[in-house]
Amino acid sequence: MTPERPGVTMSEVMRSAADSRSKNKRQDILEAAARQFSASGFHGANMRDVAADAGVLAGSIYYHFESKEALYVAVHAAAVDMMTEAVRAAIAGITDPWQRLEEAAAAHCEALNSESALLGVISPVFPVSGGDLRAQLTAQRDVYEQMFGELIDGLLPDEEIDPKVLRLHILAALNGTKFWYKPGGKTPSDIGRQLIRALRRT
Amino acid sequence: MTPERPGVTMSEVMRSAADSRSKNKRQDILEAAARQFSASGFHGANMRDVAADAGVLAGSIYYHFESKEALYVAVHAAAVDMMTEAVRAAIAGITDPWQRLEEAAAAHCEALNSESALLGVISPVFPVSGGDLRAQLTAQRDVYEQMFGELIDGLLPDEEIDPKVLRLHILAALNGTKFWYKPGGKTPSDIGRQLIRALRRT
Amino acid sequence: MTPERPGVTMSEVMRSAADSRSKNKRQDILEAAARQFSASGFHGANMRDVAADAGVLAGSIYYHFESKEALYVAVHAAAVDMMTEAVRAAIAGITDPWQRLEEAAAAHCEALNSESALLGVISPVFPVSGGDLRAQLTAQRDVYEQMFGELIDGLLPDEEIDPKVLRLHILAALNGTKFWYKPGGKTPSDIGRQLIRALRRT
Amino acid sequence: MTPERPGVTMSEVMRSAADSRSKNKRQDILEAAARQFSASGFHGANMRDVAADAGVLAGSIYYHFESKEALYVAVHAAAVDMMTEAVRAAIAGITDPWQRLEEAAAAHCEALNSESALLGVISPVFPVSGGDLRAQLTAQRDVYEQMFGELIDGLLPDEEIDPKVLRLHILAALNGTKFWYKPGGKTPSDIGRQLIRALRRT
DNA sequence: GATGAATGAGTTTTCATTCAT
DNA sequence: TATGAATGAAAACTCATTCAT
Repeated sequence: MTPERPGVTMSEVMRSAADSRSKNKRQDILEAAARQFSASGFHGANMRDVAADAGVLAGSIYYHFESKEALYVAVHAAAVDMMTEAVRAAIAGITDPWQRLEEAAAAHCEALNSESALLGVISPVFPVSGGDLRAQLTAQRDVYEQMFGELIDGLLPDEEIDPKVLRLHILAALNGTKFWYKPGGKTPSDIGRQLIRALRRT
Repeated sequence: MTPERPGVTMSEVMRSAADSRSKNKRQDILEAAARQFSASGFHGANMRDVAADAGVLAGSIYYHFESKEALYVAVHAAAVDMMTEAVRAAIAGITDPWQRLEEAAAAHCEALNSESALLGVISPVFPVSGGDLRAQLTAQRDVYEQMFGELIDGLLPDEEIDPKVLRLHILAALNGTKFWYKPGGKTPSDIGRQLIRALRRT
Repeated sequence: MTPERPGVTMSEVMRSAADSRSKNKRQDILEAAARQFSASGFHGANMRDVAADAGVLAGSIYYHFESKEALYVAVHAAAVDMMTEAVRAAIAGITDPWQRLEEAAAAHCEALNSESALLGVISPVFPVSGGDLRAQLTAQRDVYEQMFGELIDGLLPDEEIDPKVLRLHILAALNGTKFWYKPGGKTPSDIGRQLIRALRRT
Repeated sequence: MTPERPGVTMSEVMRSAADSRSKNKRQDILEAAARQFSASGFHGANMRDVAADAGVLAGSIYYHFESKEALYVAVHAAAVDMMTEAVRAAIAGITDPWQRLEEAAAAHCEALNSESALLGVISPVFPVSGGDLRAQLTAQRDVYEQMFGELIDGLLPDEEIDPKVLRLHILAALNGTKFWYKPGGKTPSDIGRQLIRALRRT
């Protein structure tokens, strides 16, 4: 898009970082962790597999991240940041409220099921029941969920439906796609849009 | 046995004992496992905690269940059975299609967030990424999800929305309540109903 | 001494527990740990060596003791108890204050350098600088050091010497034998007695 | 340079700078190592903490010292040298044998518990059970302990007490102060003197 | 001289599982 | 049926050390 770097899409930048043994091992570890956590959850993933996936030894991870929990938090933070950016970009310039929500849902689903494992980590709903970790993750998500809240709040003014409940339903539904979406049929975007269209009133 | 309370058998008395530690250890283990799996997921839960929760020693579980996976499958099966029964009962006698769906959603949410830990296990969508376990659980759920599918299929005949996608969205949203519902505000039933009402066309 | 168990000395009982693969693995672990901690200190010892020494696998230790620290505390507690008993027995029936102190010192040195590794653990002065562990060990020793204090308090009534300081000096000197005593020359008893005789006034 | 403080070189000014981070990194590392070893023992201390304490990175230590053991030996050697010098200075010019011993004990205690962490390392009697390290440390101490031996040898000519045993008792007692001395009460000097006065015959 | 990153062997600890009693 | 002890593989994490820059 920018004339300085013609022809280089976002996804290409990501892929080249994941595939090649990049110079930046921290990033490699972050992405490998995203893949593992996303596939197996916090408890199911293990540091050796993350290390192998990142092309380092298990011990090396601890130079960059204090602990498994800290690694998860870092991955999650990066994912939330990227998601926030993706949704923000998707709704920029659109004014119709329902259309904005639909674009946001499409972007969310697209990002969640994209090749970048980083983003997928948002979905496996929550790794632990109590404790520090959960609190940290919740805090990270708050900004993102807030943004979705604003998209929804004005949509159903005079109805009996609580916008907060609806927001949580929508996000849960969109996150659920991570567990059943398979490439080949509808695109993630379409799937996300369908939910909003099913809800759309006007 | 005692003439004072005819018709009450010894074992019934024992089962309802104050300490609630029933004679049926298998059931105790099943419920304890449901609590632990539901709270921490398959990998996060461990057999010692399940055992402690059930009031037995870890080794004793293996008399009743072959393995941790088998225990999970058993819990899951019991939960799906109870859910199926709950939903079936909730929609019995109701004819209006949207009303049937609303009652089903209410029943699902109610059961999912009820005190009976057994049911909560349905939600953490899938404990492991691949392997036998996943296949078994999927099979168990199929009947249940089929039932939901039938409730939805006829609702949106002439629209651009794929009923299968909608079904998955609805179930994901309802299951998501497990992660955010807190007693005190709206009831689980209400929360479930809100989703359907937001979707309702007629 | 007791007619019920003629000819069985304390040390024989101890040795037979250490040598043979006794039924009581907990005791085996305790004694193996004492040997390792006593030889290498808390940080220098490792659980695998303790396990090997005890004839179990490393993981098995954790059935009996919660952690390395807990194991150390247990060893230390047992050692303090035995020391207390040994000194108490040594001074029983003796009335001359200096003689009581001399017997106590002899018993302390003897126990410290005896074959029972359990006792030797008392000496390596303190394994960690701060934290819980140190506090627990200090508490365990207090009773024992109190007993020594009582033996010393009345000895130097009208002099410029602080009995508390003297007690700490004496215990440090006696504990120091663990680092230089070698079998073959003077007995541990003798070495302990020499310190008290050098101090003795009357 | 500045006319106000003639004779003060630039490097001296820098060494005494407020942040006390001297130009001489080797010395910084030595002192940091003394602090860590003294507080946690050889095994309990780790190179990263030493490095952090010295204001360098862990890898940098290895420019100055070959290994952790070499670092310990260097610290120990420096400490023994300073101790030897301190005691030698304390007894210079004094002729009464008991007084000489008392001054030596006072100097030893004072140095051991002084702010200069370097000296404290002498006390934790021996960091490892066997091996090269122990032999090197023993050799370093020999000179120092010899000096103490000479102070004691002539004191108790006609008694039943072995001067060598007494020397070891005295040194152990004095070293023990490292573990219980707390600023605020008696000075280290006083504490050291009390031991000798308790032993003094004439 | 010094550093930042990485290593790899080693540490403590966990945990599903087994099995004699 | 149930237990208590033990197992052994694997987990998370540590740490002295190396080395290109």
